[in-house]
Amino acid sequence: MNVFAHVEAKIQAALQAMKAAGQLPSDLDVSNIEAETPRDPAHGDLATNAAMVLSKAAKQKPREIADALKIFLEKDDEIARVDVAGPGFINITMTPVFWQGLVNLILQQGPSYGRGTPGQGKVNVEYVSANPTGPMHVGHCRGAVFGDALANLLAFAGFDVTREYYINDAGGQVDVLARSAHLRYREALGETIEIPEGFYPGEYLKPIGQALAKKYGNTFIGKPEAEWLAPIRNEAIAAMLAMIKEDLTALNIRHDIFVSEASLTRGPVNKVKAAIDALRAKGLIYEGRLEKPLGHDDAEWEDREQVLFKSTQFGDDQDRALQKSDGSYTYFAGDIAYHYDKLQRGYGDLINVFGADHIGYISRMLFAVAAFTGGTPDVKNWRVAGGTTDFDIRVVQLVKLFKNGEPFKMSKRAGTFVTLRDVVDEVGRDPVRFMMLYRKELEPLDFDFAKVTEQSKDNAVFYVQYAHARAASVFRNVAEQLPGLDLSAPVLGQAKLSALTDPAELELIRKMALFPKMVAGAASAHEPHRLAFYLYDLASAFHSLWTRGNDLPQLRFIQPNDGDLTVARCALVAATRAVISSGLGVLGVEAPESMR
RNA sequence: GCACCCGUAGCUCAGCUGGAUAGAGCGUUGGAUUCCGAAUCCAAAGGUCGCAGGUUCGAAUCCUGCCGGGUGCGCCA
Repeated sequence: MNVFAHVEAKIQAALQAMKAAGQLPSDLDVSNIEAETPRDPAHGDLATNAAMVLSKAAKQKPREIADALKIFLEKDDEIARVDVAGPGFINITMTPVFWQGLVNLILQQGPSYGRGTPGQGKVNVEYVSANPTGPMHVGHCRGAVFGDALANLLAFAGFDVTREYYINDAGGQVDVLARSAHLRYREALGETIEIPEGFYPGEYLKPIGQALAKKYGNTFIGKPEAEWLAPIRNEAIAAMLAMIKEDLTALNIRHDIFVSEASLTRGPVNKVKAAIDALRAKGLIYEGRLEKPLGHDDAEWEDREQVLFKSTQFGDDQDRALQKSDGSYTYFAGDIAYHYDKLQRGYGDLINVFGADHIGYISRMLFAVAAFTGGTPDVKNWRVAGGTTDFDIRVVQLVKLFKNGEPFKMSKRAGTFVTLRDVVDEVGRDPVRFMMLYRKELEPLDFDFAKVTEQSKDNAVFYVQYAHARAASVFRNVAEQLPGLDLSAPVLGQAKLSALTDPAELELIRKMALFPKMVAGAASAHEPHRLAFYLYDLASAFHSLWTRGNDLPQLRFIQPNDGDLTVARCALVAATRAVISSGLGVLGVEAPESMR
């Protein structure tokens, strides 16, 4: 149950009663009222803005509506008190019985608590999409974790999620990869090789070279490039992709679908051509010349007639080229076709996770998608809405590496960059995942190797995991101190929850009540970081309650002389544990039984 | 030059899609352990939400214009 939706329903019922009584116009639109937590807990458990929102349309003063609404709400058994405050806020205090009952509900629902009802729609999340030219480096890490957590979150919220990876295997980069692999192949066959400028120098290509040597012998030695480029490219891309998948596995990330850029122009239909034709039918394609771009080398600019996408029609500063001078398609043309293909697969939402280096590319992508869906591109929020499919581009900012507060330089020369694998091996999967999410994705992130493994509250991952481990330890201690006490699920389900009366206990329950609303909000905003912050907050409420037991022994969870009270408190601990565990699960972070 | 992002406590950042007296961690100061994990907790000090207008019952949040910092600009991918 979502407490907020539950109370909103009560408010709606009260408003209907007011309409029936003639206190409000019968045709008044009451759909956009909301229940939320007041900033100051002293104001009550929930507050609604109903009176202020309706005031104008109802042509009544907010406080008059509030006072009338109060009378109806007070009749509800679950509501203890209703106060009208300020400009017309209605503060609602629920009965202790209501909050205590929530513990039971969380225990009943277990891992399902907070989960959205299925059938919210089909969503496609495209993330990572790193070029298959080498292992993943640390820069890819954040987008990978973000995309994966977002996909988890949407699935938890009730969407049918497809996780997708777009393989950029068509451009010049993969040719460079093939040539680099060819050098390593010659090296494996005994030649001494210097890797020239402009090739991929990384050591990771050596095993590829050896595998090629083993498979092809000297078939490709001394032959023109045209003979070996394609086969070696295919082998190298497959090997790179396998390597990337392994890297992703180290972060517990998997994709449902891999779509190859090169495949778009192969096969029975040329999908790029089809997409361009579809745009042409809409009058958005023409042959023309482009202005020379500002801020670029004049010498390389070649003025010529070319195939252009009329993105200026949507507000772009220039139209965009779709074909290169050699006749092949631009990256943008391929991407248009790829999105055209995704749109035809019938998703309600399309989400792309981009790195910060692609910010300049966003608007034209929005325009292309808008051209197909008929929606309105929103260049400020990077969305297209109102068409057949909604489209949202999320951008993850750069990660700056630190070690004990000192910037950690990575050298791109000689291919010795910091790989994703290095980072995961050094600090572990959980800290990487949690810390990448413990920041709004559009905010640059400082990642300190030393700090994320520190065992203190300075380190958010540890703090949250510790709360879960502490909760688990309560149950171990009960087994020791009260060996006969049964804490099985049916017993916890029958717990006398009326014993949970301490303000800190009720505060913890209220925090847990927030979980379903938080999940729904984070999912619809496509912002998994909210969940990370929520879990920190929940952990804090639990640690706080725990320490109160240090000061006041009667508040400890385990009461050796009172089995009923112990069972009730353990029910609360079990509920906390369940919420933390399922929240961490969505983030893809483990919920440990103990911290070692 | 143009576009986009960011600007909230000394530092690092939240702020739930417009709500009440703007929050957290670190740091500073003071306090709590014979006791379920003190690996933690409690409290205090600390703010013209970059600046100036506008929209309305109500703005850190939306609009406009400035200021400061960052990133991007291609027939690359």
